[in-house]
Amino acid sequence: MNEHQTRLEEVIAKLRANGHRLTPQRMAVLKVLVRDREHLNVEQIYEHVKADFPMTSLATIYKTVNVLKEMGEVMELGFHDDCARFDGNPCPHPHLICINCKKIMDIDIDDLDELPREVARRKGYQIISHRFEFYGICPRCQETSN
Amino acid sequence: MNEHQTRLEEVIAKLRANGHRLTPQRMAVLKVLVRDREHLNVEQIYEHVKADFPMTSLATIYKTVNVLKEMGEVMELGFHDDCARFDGNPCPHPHLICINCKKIMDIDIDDLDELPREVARRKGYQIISHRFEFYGICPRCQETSN
DNA sequence: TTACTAGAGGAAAATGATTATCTATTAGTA
DNA sequence: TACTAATAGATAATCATTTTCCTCTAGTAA
Repeated sequence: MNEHQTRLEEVIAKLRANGHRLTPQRMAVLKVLVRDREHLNVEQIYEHVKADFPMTSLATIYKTVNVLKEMGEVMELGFHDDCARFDGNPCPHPHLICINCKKIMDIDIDDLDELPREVARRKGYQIISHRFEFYGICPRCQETSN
Repeated sequence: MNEHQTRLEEVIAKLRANGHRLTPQRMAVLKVLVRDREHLNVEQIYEHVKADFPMTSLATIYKTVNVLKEMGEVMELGFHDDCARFDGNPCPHPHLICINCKKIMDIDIDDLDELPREVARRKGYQIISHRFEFYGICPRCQETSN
């Protein structure tokens, strides 16, 4: 799971450059979000961090995640029926979400990149970001419900 | 602003068919959401309803909106940095959102309807719904910031 | 290595949106 | 016109998230 080791180091460097510190708790958050690229909520990140640092407070996770968000190194995905999930890849990209087990995965769809530009042109908006999500039932959950 | 008068009447009929009642407060909520198709949050709906019925409680708006949501006649759009907005058109459709003035408008994009089916085929998911949103700055807000 | 200091952590209180509760009221029906 | 279950209104409760306040420590410089 060392896929995004390089970006992990970049984020750490940027953290320091912005006058922030690299604490063990922060390192643990970065590992699970930026390096392992899991799409977790704060409670789930908290569980991961507590495995290594049992004294950790939930507030610390919230603070860390907000620092990363403000630096633009992490993206927040808010939902109506659930708490927010965080993505270590801050560039907008489509997601596929199982409404049963709540798993979130990235998907590649080629034609989509052109869309924001077209909307900007047609509507006169200055497009900053976008959000493409598909909600459904993943293969595993389809099986277990039968 | 009588664009969606027919659907307003359909929703009222369905409300009654489901054993619900049509109260003046509910009628006011339906008018602003289903007939006028504004994309409002609960507080904004509350203000509209209070104009006609000053005694209305915020809790009533929440309850009404939840009844409509459970009946599938209204769609909820949750955001990370703001409270939920409601859309009187429950069929998934793309939105264009100004991050400055928070205005939400519907947009037409032809090619998008095929996408959920393609994702379903490629990933083995049973796609139930989707969400396409573009975030940017509307022409009016671009002017005022200069 | 040590000392310094601003940033960070921990615990708990505060906040704010949303939901639940509990009567009094009323829409729809007989 | 009366009946009754659904609804309104007021308020308390809930839950995710933020803030506060004080102690601790990462990073730096002597």
